[in-house]
Amino acid sequence: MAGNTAQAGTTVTSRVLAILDAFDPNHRQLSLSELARRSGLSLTTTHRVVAELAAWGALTRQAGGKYVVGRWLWDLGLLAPVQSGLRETASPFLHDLYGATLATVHLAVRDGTEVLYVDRLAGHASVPVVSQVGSRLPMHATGVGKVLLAYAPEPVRLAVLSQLTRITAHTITQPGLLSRQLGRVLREGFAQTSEEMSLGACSVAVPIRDRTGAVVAALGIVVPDLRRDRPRLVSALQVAAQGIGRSLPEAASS
Amino acid sequence: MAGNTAQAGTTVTSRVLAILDAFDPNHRQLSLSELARRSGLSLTTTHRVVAELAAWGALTRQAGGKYVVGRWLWDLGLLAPVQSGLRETASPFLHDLYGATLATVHLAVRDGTEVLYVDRLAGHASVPVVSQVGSRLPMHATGVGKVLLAYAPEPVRLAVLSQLTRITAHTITQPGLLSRQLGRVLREGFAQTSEEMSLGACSVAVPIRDRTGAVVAALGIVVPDLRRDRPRLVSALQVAAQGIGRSLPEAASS
DNA sequence: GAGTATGCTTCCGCTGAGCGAAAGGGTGAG
DNA sequence: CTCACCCTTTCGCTCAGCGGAAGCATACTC
Repeated sequence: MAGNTAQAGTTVTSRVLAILDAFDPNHRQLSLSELARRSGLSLTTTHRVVAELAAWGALTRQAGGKYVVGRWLWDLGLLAPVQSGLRETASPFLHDLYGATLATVHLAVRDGTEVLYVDRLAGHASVPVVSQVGSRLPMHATGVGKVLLAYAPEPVRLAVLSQLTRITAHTITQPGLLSRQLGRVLREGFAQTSEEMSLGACSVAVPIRDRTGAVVAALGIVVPDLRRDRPRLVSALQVAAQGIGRSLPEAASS
Repeated sequence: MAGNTAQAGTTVTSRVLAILDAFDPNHRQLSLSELARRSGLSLTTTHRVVAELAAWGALTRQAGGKYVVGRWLWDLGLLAPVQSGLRETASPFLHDLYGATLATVHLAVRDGTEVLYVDRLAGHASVPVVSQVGSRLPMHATGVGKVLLAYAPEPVRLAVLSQLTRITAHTITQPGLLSRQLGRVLREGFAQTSEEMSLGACSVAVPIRDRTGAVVAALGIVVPDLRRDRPRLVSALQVAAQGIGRSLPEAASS
């Protein structure tokens, strides 16, 4: 999941973390022995630690005997300042935007060389998309990603440009082409994609700037088709982005 | 925060958890010595453990030297099945509801003798309210709380009725009166409050039932004034609640 | 400037929390 | 019945963890 220094390590703390690290979006519930295997610890050790975690509420044992991340950790996670200031501030604007367009609305930040989706709104009328809150996607195939990439520091941009993996037939994999697009993003103030991440989905996105003018996040919208009313969407996005930027608290801790 | 067995304990795991437990909504960032104090551990121990947690990304050290819950724990928390099925399913309906009313929309479940807010939508037009995602509020003073209380098991209801703390001048503190209201909730299928939690805010709420008919959550809406269009709101809520109930996955793990 | 307070980091020898092998128990398949 | 799998408990050895103490750094006072 994270940087996980892999090796079971010798400290108890690392064992505890290794056990928790065994959970990921594809493994939300694990049996004791699965936990032991995935964390690289002996069954005995796993058993002892897990029992204690469960007693504390960090893990919960389900009916079938499998363990899942418990409510205590859920609470704890919500305390993380992962853009909580940004999310709180942006929330009403996102809803306004959703109300006006009924499309899927995304709020994202850059996390290394990927896009981290901080919030997402989707109604019934919206195009189905892959992103979820907390998920990370490649930058070069998403609207918000292109915006964040265009404003990212040089090294990041180079790193991403050298790793343009294909996702759909429309994904841009030529560094030169993408680079030119990023230039246009900077000039025009918005980015767009057409079925580059998933077929049948296009997106537009704009940057969100704090009071110092620095780009701190991106605001995007996903629709089935762009040709019809891109200007309208871009305007709506820009208004919302301005509003969010203006309401942003002074110094947001990363 | 949680059941926290308080005593610093003798196992390393408990020390790790004690340190993490030092964080709560009112203490989102703590210095090393604050962590030591709040967890009841020696500064040395705290230092060692915290360093390791930070290395793993479970905690993050901010500019000022204070520690906050890190992104790793945020990710982990999102994996908790805390109504994640419910939340996912309900999300589009909540947005539909928000779009139709532009009021604050709440999705809540019962957590012991309190209401746990699982999701919340609020736009600009909405009344400011105290609730946040993840926050817990007393049951007797909120719309969703009254619904959940009305359908709660006998012991829970009795426990709550014996502890009716006053919050505003309009909070209901007489067990008999509340009890009669709960009866009406069962008969009429919705609950309401008038400035019982915060002045200037009224709410209506309805139960969400799974396919077996069991009440698994409550859906509520907060508005400045009820008199005008309560019937309309109740209808909208009921439609959404029905929809959510029908779309609910088979067996949601608590 | 010295003096004091507060917070963070490093060092080091003692010791008990943690370790895993092994054995025991429960369940379900063949 | 055996076999396979998973979970739980026991028990002696030992090394990870412990905290006192001392070393730094910053900041505020007199």
